[in-house]
Amino acid sequence: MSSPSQTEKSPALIWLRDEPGTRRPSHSRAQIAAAAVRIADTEGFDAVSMRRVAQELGAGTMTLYHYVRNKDELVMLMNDTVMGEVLVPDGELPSGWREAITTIARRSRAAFERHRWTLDRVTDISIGPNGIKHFEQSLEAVRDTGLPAEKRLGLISLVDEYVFGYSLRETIDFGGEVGDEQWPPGTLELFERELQSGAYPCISSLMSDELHTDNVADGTRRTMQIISQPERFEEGLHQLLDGIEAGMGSAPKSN
Amino acid sequence: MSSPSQTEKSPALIWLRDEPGTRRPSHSRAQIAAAAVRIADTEGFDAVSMRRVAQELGAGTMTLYHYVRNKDELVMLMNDTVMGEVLVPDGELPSGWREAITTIARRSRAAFERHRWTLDRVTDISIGPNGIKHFEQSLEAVRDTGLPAEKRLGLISLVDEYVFGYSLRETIDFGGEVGDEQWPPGTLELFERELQSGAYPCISSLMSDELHTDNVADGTRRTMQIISQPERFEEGLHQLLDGIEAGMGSAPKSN
DNA sequence: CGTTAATCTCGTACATCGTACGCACAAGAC
DNA sequence: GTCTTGTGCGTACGATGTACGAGATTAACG
Repeated sequence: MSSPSQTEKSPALIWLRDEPGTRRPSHSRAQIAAAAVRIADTEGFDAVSMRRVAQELGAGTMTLYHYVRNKDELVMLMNDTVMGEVLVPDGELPSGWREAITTIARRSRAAFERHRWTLDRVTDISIGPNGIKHFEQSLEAVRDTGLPAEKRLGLISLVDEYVFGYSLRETIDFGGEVGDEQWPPGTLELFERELQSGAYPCISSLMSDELHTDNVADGTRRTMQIISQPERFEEGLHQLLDGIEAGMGSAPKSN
Repeated sequence: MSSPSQTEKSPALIWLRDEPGTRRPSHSRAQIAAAAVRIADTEGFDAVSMRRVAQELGAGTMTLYHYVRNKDELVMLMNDTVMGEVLVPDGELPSGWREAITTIARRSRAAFERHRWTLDRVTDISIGPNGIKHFEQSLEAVRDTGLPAEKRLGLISLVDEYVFGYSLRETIDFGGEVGDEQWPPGTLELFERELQSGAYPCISSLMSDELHTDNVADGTRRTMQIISQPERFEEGLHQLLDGIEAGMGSAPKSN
């Protein structure tokens, strides 16, 4: 009677199951997710263990498993919570497609910046309710482009990919006045040693001729600073959208 | 005499230390890295444990710690190995900057595709010898653009970010004929349920009006397929480079 | 050759993690 | 009251990263 993978009773995906509520549950999914997000924000993603989250909630460890099947589902809750912050509030989505897409891209980047841990476990991402709403908003943003469905989907995916990639690199940020704050200690020395071998003419010329420094460490730092300049996000997005727009005017290729 | 963080003896960064070799080491960093990469490729990144790698080498677990300080260093070796595959062989870098950058981008994407696990632990990325060579090649690619240093660095970073973002999304690929092979099981049902609420006019209209399907599952699958079309990589790269090129012709803004 | 000291190997042990199992309690239905 | 079952959680187990230190091997030197 009961198949090993029962498809009707108690679905595998958490969003398809009701959260506990018939009796009088002490916690809600939202509370649990919020607690986990709080820990990840302040102590890093690795600090998010079932024990730590339970402790944060003042509950026993195994209690969590009444709300969540396993840790992956907890992470799903966390990710969807962040996705909720990406959503543009009702009525605030600009009408022009460029402005609309830009607004969404900025919000995405801001959310990733607030919760850098999102990009830690990026491979096993799932789509939850807020993810679907995000998709809806993205489609809304490009509705009036006049492009066929495939082109519109390609457009929003392309921008998503850029924002993702940019945010990811930003996470590995060497920003500000750091030396090797984010990089593993010794990275500067590695550069120094390698460059002295003379095998890197372009890097060497960049540093000595253009950045005007004979100190490799300073040159490396300066290079990292340039790459990490936050205004590069807007510039890159602008260039990307320019390229997209240029391709829109031309007749759609017929194959 | 010995400061707690000794800077001269035994540097913290693995690339600054000689690998064992004075006596007669049974293994080399290259061998160890190759073994770990092999495991990650075939069994997934999570299967790469110190015990498993040691077993693959026919060595005791703790033997690895003679070649590597901790697992992070092992992962550094793995990542730099992949970076080695990204490097364009001598003399094969095209002369035009667009072609050169495109070549590098394609190789990067191909390497990420061969070793999807690279994107799993993307946050704690470090730069090794091959990473520096990659940087050199990127600079070489844009050498003759005539752009100032900052613009050139921005250019190669921008393309890197796109490739990274694209590859990342590709990892979460729903490609081919899958239903919910990559997505957590039940994702299709979630879409189905959510869309029936009528709260997603753009998604609904996309599926019924443009993809001509009243079956939500089919529409979702079709949408995923469109997004996952591999030729989107080249298209997106092309559009991005178009946007960059358009910005190059104009006089550099003076502020 | 034998002695020595550094290099290389690795077994044991421990803290920490995710979570299977199953009992205890208590809320609602009757 | 009694029964059912939703809810809470203690215990226990296997897996992981790695600290510690003891053994084995080799090169160098007398």
